[in-house]
This record gives sequence, C-alpha cells and structure tokens, in this order.
Amino acid sequence: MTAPRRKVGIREVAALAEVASGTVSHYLNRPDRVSAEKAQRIRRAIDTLGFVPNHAGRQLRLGRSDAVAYLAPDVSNPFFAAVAEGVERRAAAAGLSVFIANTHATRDREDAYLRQFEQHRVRGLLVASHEPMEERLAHLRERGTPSVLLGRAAAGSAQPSVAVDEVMGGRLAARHLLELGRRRLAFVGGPLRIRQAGDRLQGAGDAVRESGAGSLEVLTTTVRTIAAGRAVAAELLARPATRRPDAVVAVNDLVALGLLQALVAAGVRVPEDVAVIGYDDIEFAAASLIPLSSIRAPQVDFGAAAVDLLLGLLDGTADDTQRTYPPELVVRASTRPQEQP
Amino acid sequence: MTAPRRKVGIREVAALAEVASGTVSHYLNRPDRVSAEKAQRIRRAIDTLGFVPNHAGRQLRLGRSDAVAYLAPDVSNPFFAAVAEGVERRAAAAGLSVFIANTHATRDREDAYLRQFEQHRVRGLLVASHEPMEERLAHLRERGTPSVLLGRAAAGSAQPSVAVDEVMGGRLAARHLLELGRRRLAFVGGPLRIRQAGDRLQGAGDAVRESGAGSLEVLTTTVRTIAAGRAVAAELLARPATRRPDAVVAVNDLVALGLLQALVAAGVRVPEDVAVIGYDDIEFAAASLIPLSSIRAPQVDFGAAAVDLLLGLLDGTADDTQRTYPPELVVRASTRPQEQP
DNA sequence: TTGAAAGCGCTAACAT
DNA sequence: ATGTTAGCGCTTTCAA
Repeated sequence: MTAPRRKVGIREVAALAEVASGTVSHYLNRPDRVSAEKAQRIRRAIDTLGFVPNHAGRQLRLGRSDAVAYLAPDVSNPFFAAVAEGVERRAAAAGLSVFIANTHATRDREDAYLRQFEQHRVRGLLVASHEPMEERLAHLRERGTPSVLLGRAAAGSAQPSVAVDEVMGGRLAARHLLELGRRRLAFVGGPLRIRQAGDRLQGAGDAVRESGAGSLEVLTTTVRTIAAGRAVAAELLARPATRRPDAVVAVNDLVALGLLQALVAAGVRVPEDVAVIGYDDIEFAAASLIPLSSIRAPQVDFGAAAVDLLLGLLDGTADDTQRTYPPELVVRASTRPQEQP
Repeated sequence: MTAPRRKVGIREVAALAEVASGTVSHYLNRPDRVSAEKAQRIRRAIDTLGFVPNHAGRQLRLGRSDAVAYLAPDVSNPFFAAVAEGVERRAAAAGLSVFIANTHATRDREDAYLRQFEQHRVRGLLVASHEPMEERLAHLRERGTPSVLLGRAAAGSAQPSVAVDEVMGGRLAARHLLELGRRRLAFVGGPLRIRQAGDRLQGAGDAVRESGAGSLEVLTTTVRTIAAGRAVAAELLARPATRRPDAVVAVNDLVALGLLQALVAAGVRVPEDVAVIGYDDIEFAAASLIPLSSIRAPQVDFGAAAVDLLLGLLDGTADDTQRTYPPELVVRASTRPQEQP
C-alpha cells in the first residue's frame, strides 16, 4: 500500500535544481542567504521529488538534538498531564521538542527510557518519579546529560529540582481539619517510603503535634488509586461508627475520591461525619458531587518552571537549582464548615 | 555543573580495548559473535570511557528508526491516555519505541508534529484527531510513512483506521434510555461537525426514530469538557421543570459529569428526574457519587490494535485495513431503573 | 552568493 | 571471530 520512500536526499535535490548540495542546505537553514532565483528552483525540486530532510543526518552532523525528554510515572494522572502541558508549551517556545515517556513507575521502564534518551542525545531530562532517581541521574550528568527532578526536592545539592513543599502541604491539610474542630484524624495513603506519601504524612503529623490536640491514625495503602481509596473505606466501614476518624487527609485526590464514594454510598455523611481532603487538586476533585477539598501546587506552571531551570542549566545561567514552591489549600464542600441554621 | 560530554565514540572504545571498531559494533548488536575475552575488554573500555552509543549515527546508517509516533489531541483525557498505554505496551513488545505528542487539537501543532516525525523517519504514525486528517496523511503515505487513524473510521479506503462504531454507540445509549421509559431525550455535545459528536448524535437520532416514540432535543456545545456540561445544565435549570428533558445522552463522560454535578447541586434527582448517560467510560465515570452509565469501547485494546495494524501494514500482511469495533453499554446508577418499594 | 569537500558515529559487507 | 572500509545525509568551513 505504502509507496516505498525513494531515497531522495539533499544531493538529489541539488542535482535537479542544478545547484550545489550546500546551497540546498543553506536554503533549508538560512533561506535569506540564498538568491531568490535559486531558492525558487530548489523549492520546485523539493516539491517534485517529495524531499523530506533526514533528521538523523542533521543531528549526526550537529552532534546534538533539539529535544528534551519528560519522564512521568503515569500521564493519565491529570497532575502529570498538566505538567506535560506546561513542559511542551515552554519547550516549544524555546524551539525544543519534547519526548514524553510513560514509565508506569517501573524501574525497568525508567531505565530503558533513560538509556534511550541518553543515546538520543537529548538536551536534558525532566524526570518525575516515585523511585530513587538521584544516583541514576548523577551518572547521566557525569556523562553530559543534565536533568531536573520534578515534583520532589532533590536530596543532594548537585541535583536540580523543581518541587512543591510536600511537608507543608500535609500540614496545611491537617491544620485545616483541626481548625474545623476535628480531632480524630486519619492519613490515608502509602507506601510511606515514597517521598510523596512520607512527606505529606510528616506534615500532617507536624500539624497535629503543633496543635496539641487531636490524634492522627495512619492507614497505609500500597498504591494511590481510586480503588485503594475504596478499599480503605471498606476497612473504616467495618468499624463501629464511634471508632472511625472524623476527618481524613488522603495522599492524593484519587484516593480521596475512592474513599468519598464508598463512604457516601454506605450512608456516611461528608463532611458532617467525616471530612475528607485530597491532594493535587485534579479537575475531577472540583467536579465531584461533593466537591473535594484539596491541596494544590501554587499557580506557577511546574512544567514551565522545570524547562526554564533546564535551559538555565544548559546555558550556565541557572542561579538556584533547587526550587521549592509552597502549596495552597483549596476548601470545598467535603470539608466545608456547615452553616448553622 | 554538567560535565561536557567528551566525544567518545566507538573507535575510541575500540582503541582502548585494542580491538577493531567493527568488533565493538558487533559486541553492541550481536554479543554472541564476540569472543568472551574481547567482550570483557570492550566492556571495561566502555565503562571507563563512559561510552554511550550515538543514536543518530546508528539511525543514519540503518536508514530507518525504531520508533512509531502517537499523536493525540489531549493525553490528559483518560481515554487517550488509555490508548497510549496500549500503544506503548504493544510497541515495546515489538521492539519499537513510541513518541507521544499532544496536539491540543490544533491543526498547527498537528502539522508541526507530523513534519517532525516524518523527518525522524518514524516507522509509522498513529493518529487520533478531531481535525480532518486524511488528506495530510495521504501525503505522508505517498512519501513513505504509513499511518493508522485512531478512534474514527477513515472515509477513504486507502487510509487504515481502527475505530469504534460511534453511530452504534449513540444508538445504544438512546435505546437504553427509551427502554427505561424516557421519552423526552436530549443530546448534549458538539460541535456537530466533529465526527465523534456528529456520529453519536446520529445514532441517538436513529434510536429515537426506530422506537417510534419519544423526541430528541439537541443542545450543542463548542467544547466537550466538564465546564461545558455545567453550562448546559445551567440552561436546563433555567427552564420550568416540565420543559426539561427526562434523559440526556452526553457526547462524553466529561460533559456528563459536569451536567450531573450542576443538576444534582440544584436539587434535580438523577436518575428519577433526569437520567444521564455519558460516553467513553473513563475511570471517573464509575467513581462518581452517582456512578455514571456510559458507552465504552469493547474489551479490545485500541492502542494495541492500532499498533498491530501498523505492523501489518509495514510487513505487508495486513488484511483488513479498516477495523471497526462495536461499543458496549455500561449501566450504572445514573440511569438505573429504580427499585419499586 | 555559491561550490567543493571533509567529516559527524555507526553498521555491514567483505576479507581474512 | 575479527579487522578493514565504504558510506548513510547532512552542515559547514574554506575558497572562489
């Protein structure tokens, strides 16, 4: 079906246009340096031959690509999708293209992509991951590929990162619930060795401790999905109502939505019996029938910030290589103090 | 910060290992053809030099890449994300890598990516788009890059495609509502020139016509987002209750969820007053507090099917190049017949 | 402004 | 099993 691509290269174009191949290259890259007449001939030759520049040849000659890579655990998670958006927009503005890769939070796939992108000589990597990454990125850096860790602060100062202050996010969430008068708090999420989860729990714990009132129970999950939220709800529902928490900080919105659904389906009133707050403020949090309170990254566009940092790294103008932003609390019905009639 | 990559190539590795560069190449590509001893020396040289194969050189020599491209309007839409999943999985199994591109349903960005991927000499394109694409893809095909249109059937028989029968989906949805006894149906979505929307409406219309009972009102939107759903709900709420439809077919789940939220917030009972059904069966449809009925693609993994078709195209074994699958109805609470007490 | 020509790093065909 | 070598298509320096 498909016509085999007859190998037409710059030389063949040059032959047909009766110019030197170098002139065709000039026409492609700096058209202003080519006389109108030859440009015309070249244009025609390109059309008739169906010439398409071969990127590999170009890149080989240039020694570098014009692409950056974005590795995310799961692009179907709206949070990472939103970041991808920002990355693409900013990269495009800088004349770079973006390779997006889905790692499914698997070390193997991360490694495979890292290797591949290094071989592609991408200008840099933007990496969001739940796995330990700094060592691997350090190796790439030594060999010449810089990277920006996205979404969690790097531990070592050599690794640039753009992150939200997750501890503060956990604290904001728990403090909000305490201010509502709730005292039996629960944190739902895990596994806690994942920074994202561990830090958020840490913050929630801090808030409870600081308040000097209330308790914090921890219900761990192995994944952070809607289904995990439902499963924890089932545990909670198996208890007598008095032994349930009166407020829950979920590790993310997916877990919170699963929790919310299963609790409400069982007749638990939200927020009266149990207040629920999520994290990330994905679009579906606001769209729930009981809109979900959440913690969200600040207005800054994360993806864009990461690209900016990477560009700074590349041209040596990056000042602060570890950027951390404070998150914001978004209060909606799932934790709204009820009006007194 | 970043160590500049000293240009280490296969020849330098060869020199250090005291073998010929061809042997290093062999070691890289068919390790079995290299003696254990030299392999050992080569391995060591690679390590000490931090050698990373240059993909551009390889591809230039090979004349083809090992990648396919997936263009989607919006990867943050869970439907396209799910497709991406399948594409990646199947492509990986076939030893291909995948470039994912977000077009934001913009013709410009589509064009830019198409051009770029053609220059990259990808093996083929998997394209999901709301824009007219067949002409553009026909040009690429003539020049040697095959493609599979994803999600909507191609009009011309020359263009391979993997699609769901959207007309049937619309019909399934409307018929279901009619069987529930609803008579004042509304279709919400648009713009109708988009196949996805037009076909689904067509099917809904067919069902109403076939039933010989009931009416179908059309409420168009310019986009298909949660916000669009809320906006239509506002229109509906402005009417006296008796003039509202008693059942709604939404063009997708996002619109349905927006509709659902705004209606319920205003005290409309779902499904008693208005039954609502969406389309696509995204994860959040099932996770809603009133779980949303929907139409979903059949069990087949679309992404995988598209990759399979592309592979078939490439090796000439593709039999049927236009594959259309019948969708399935998923009934949940938003259209569930109420139990009679 | 244009032409000629030297490689960029790799693979594979061929020779040994 | 290993070495030698000719390009793949392009950009760019240098000369004219």
